[in-house]
Amino acid sequence: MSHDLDLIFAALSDPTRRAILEMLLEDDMAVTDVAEPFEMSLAAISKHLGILTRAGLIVQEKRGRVKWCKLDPSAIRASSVWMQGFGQFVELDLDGLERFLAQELPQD
Amino acid sequence: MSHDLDLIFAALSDPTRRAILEMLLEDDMAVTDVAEPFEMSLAAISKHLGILTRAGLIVQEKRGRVKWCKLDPSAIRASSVWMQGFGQFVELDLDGLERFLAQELPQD
DNA sequence: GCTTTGGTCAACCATTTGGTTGAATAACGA
DNA sequence: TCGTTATTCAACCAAATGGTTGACCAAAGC
Repeated sequence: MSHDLDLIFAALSDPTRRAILEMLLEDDMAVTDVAEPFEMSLAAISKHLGILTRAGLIVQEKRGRVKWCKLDPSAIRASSVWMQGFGQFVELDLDGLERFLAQELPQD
Repeated sequence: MSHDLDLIFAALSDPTRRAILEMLLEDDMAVTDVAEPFEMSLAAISKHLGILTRAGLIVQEKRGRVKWCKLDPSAIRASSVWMQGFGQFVELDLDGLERFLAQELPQD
């Protein structure tokens, strides 16, 4: 129970940070590359990444002078689990979830 | 796509508001009753309920002088759908979800 | 009618948030 | 070694957040 829902949901409440997470869904990225599409300073993006890291949504690993960012499943899962507490609501979307998975994930 | 993830996740990031949602999971409640377990003014709770309402997480309906609060599934579902975009992570919990549903929901 | 009950509104306050800039640090490439 | 690239740090700022109090309004109850 080490995941702090306060931090996780607060991190997810910012559109820039959600966009970053979606970018990282495609591939791990360096901080500079994460910042590129945004019209905002590198320092601001660095702060956002710090918030995502503290929330446990991503991990950052420094190799050389480049700091790589990648998604960390566990926090997303923690918040997902909390939402499942609202089973009577989430269950209604199980079919949609299955459809989504079947459609989006290559069946390798 | 009328649901604003900014508002939803910001609303969920506060522990008082999450606690309120969990209370409402059991039953619809009047504002005063929602406030009762918290050590905080009624006005503060009223604000929290306003935030939850604006986020679409609850609906409030006034009957007489009593304002009833109840969960609104749609916003929870909207955020849940966003999380499903992280399918490669959420899928890992499908088994857990099924277990949860099987265990928590009476099979009527 | 009054008084109580249920709830919001307005003004205020301290803290946090999301951004800026400029300087600092660290590692590469020539 | 020197300049460049990658990233953070520190100080600052405006705006938003989460709480308070006291006044206010509307619906019951006596």
